[in-house]
Amino acid sequence: MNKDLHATEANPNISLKPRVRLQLGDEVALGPGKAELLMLIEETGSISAAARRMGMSYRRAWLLVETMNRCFASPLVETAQGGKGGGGAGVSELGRRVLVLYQQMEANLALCDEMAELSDLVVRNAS
Amino acid sequence: MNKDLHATEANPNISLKPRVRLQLGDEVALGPGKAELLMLIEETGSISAAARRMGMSYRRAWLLVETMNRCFASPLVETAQGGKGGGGAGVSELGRRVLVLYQQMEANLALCDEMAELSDLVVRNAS
DNA sequence: TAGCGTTATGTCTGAATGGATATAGCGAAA
DNA sequence: TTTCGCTATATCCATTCAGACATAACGCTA
Repeated sequence: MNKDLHATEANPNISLKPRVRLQLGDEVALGPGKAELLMLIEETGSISAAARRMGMSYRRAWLLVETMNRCFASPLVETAQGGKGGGGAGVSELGRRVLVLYQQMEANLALCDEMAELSDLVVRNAS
Repeated sequence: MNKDLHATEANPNISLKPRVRLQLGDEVALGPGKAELLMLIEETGSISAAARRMGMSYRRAWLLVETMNRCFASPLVETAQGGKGGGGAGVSELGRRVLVLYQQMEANLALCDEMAELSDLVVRNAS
């Protein structure tokens, strides 16, 4: 029924992946989902289009944006309502910088020595 | 009522902290909670004692252990039921190694250049 | 053999979460 | 001035998740 297999079935096609979340107090300032949303907002110029791409409700996307904006010194996403196309959204200078830093952290983590060793210690996989 | 303040209140005492989760397929093989539990199991020699220390139900702790064990090549936690003190649990050689690797990743991440810059970009804090 | 504390596991229920839906407000462009 | 699509936000509901509770099994010890 569900074609996504998981670790319990000893699927040889899955590998160990590190995920980073930036925690600020009791909320997540940035994580994998918010980062992807940020990328798609930059790409599409709209929160709702980005949400559609991710198969996510507009409400949820908007809440994620709201959290991100609240956590940083100034908004990562700038929005406009009304006007051409009904309005839209874009990623601020700060937003682009934050996204780059996050992606660098993710990339570095994925390539670090510890991950290499951990990948060998995990349930048998093909790699 | 709740003495834990959060980011929305611009509390100057909170700082940005990176959290790492190791994702294997659709489950989390290891994260901050499981790592702490692992430490406490090693320290106390029992799942239930570790759970009590973390203010967590035994059931939940046991489920976390079960997931960890299932994700790795061999169990990180070895258990015995019955016997002196009713039984107990300990961390395997593999478990100790995995824990060390995880803690190194966490430490490296917390000290990396990107985190330093991101901490400056976050909502105004005292540090 | 009875007792003890732990592991192991199922069931139930309240809370948190996310989705669906509805609606208001906005401002450029036609 | 009407239209359009998007932002902004509230309400309701289904699903998921975690905690509470219950209970069985186990094997050393007294």
